Amino acid sequence: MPELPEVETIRRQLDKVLLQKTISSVEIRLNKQVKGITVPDFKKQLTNSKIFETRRRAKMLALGIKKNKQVGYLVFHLKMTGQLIFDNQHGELKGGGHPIKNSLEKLPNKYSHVFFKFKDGSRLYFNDMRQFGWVTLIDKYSDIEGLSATPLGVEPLSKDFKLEQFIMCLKKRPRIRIYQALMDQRCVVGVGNIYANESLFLSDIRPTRRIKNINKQEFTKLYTIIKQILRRSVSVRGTTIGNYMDALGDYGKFSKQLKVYQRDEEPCVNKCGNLVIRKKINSRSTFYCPKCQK
DNA sequence: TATATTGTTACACC
DNA sequence: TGGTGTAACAATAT
Repeated sequence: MPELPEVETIRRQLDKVLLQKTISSVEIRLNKQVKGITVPDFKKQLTNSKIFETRRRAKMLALGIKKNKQVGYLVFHLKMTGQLIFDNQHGELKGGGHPIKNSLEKLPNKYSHVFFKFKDGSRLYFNDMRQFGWVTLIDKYSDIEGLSATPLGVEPLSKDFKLEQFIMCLKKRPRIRIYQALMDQRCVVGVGNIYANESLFLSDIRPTRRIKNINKQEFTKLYTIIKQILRRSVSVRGTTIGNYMDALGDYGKFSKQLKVYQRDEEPCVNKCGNLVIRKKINSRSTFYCPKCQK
């Protein structure tokens, strides 16, 4: 499931290969993955446009395109199982996302619902097994905010992520659980199930704790750890869950550093003698050590 | 066959 | 009424 570190990793990889490329054609095999614009308009506006930058906002990835001085942004959300794979047609693949067994053996494959062909023969595939992801086209970058139903909070790796503001934002909803607050993108973006669970473990806070029962010291620890864990994960190209596939070693190594995520029934890594518990909050799986996390 | 998964929405409840 | 929680939905691999 791509969260901030995974999307940022893909962005960095694509940035190295997509800049200055011109789209020669777009193939859509499943119309519904293109949202907010008709398929003919989508194709028409993209054909002969040139990519000039890559950006990330929360878990969305944007490619800046230009055609006759007209600017636009091609925006992707990979949701659970989306992939963005660059194929230079010389056996080199870049990008990635959720691993699908054997999905790189042949491209396009049955999950390649949208893909872009460039003038130089290379291609960018948007694959999505579950088809929950989407791609759209917006006129100006600021419109990216409107693509999310809930107002998007601060980027945790930017200078705008400030402790006081973070606490104030959380305290607006004192009765909800901290896990839910981290997940819903209002106070901080980019944190999903993996990093919510991991950062709460490292902060010694149970996912089930209500905001109103968390003190300043704990908020401070959590704030520091969120930044730390996301940075660390980006530096090792994120987390891969499930089948390891290493086309070119492009998959995340953070998986090896996971301390509670998907470790239910295993002993707590702090050697406290307890087993990690799995519990659902708002129908999402959380994992925690009942002894270490208060 | 049941389950897992995310973001969103619909709706029940106090 | 608003804040909160729960369930359903999209689709498909395991």
